[in-house]
Amino acid sequence: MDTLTLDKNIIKKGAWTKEEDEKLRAYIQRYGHWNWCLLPKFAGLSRSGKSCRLRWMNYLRPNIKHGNITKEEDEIIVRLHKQLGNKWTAIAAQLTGRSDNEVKNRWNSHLKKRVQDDETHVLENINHDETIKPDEAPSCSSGTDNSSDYHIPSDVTPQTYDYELTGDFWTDPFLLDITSAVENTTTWGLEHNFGSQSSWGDMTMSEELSWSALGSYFEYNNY
DNA sequence: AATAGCTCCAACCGCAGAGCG
DNA sequence: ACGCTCTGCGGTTGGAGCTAT
Repeated sequence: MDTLTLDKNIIKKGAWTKEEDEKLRAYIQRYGHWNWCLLPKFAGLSRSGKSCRLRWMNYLRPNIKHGNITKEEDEIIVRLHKQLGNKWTAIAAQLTGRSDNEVKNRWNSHLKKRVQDDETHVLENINHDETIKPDEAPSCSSGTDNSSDYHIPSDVTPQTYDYELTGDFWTDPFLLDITSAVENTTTWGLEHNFGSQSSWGDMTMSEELSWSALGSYFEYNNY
């Protein structure tokens, strides 16, 4: 017996199961993430909204990549970290399909030590070579902001986590699906005494979903 | 083969900011 | 102006898997 059947109010923690992933993916692809706090309830998940959001952003999001971080990506992370500091979201936005969490983990587990070693190495070289000239010094040895030297490779396309309207099904799930949700809701409303609050207590999950989607639709279109 | 130590990553936690009534 | 809710961000942690002894 799982925690869900024991107590629907228990917030489950720890690793996500395949079933949970499928529920979350299916729900968001159909209705979008209109409210992370309420989403787990409607999606049938015993998770916090925060946990759902994190799982979606870091793992289930369309086009998200896992592992196999390339040298080029490492270089971008190192350069941007030098410029921006621990702004993982901003750094991740420059890496197609990488989450801020993955970038952060990459830095903490690989790049941080590498950069520290490199800088130590450079400082040692400087100390051991008194004849070095300023214009020959490696640029990475400087502790100053080298933002003017910073270049993002031309083949790296900037992106954000916001679901701007691109016309693409995977990035615009909510608005594309909302039309059918509204149609369903309208039909359902006519059949169920539209506007009667007293009938809401008997709402089924799909009915609740339709109303939630409808509310988001109206809000989005400034009704 | 056993196990201690280490690495890496998924997930959690706390906080800050935005938005709203 | 204030308090509340929700979202997003960055720091931290737990544990699975790997490596060395």
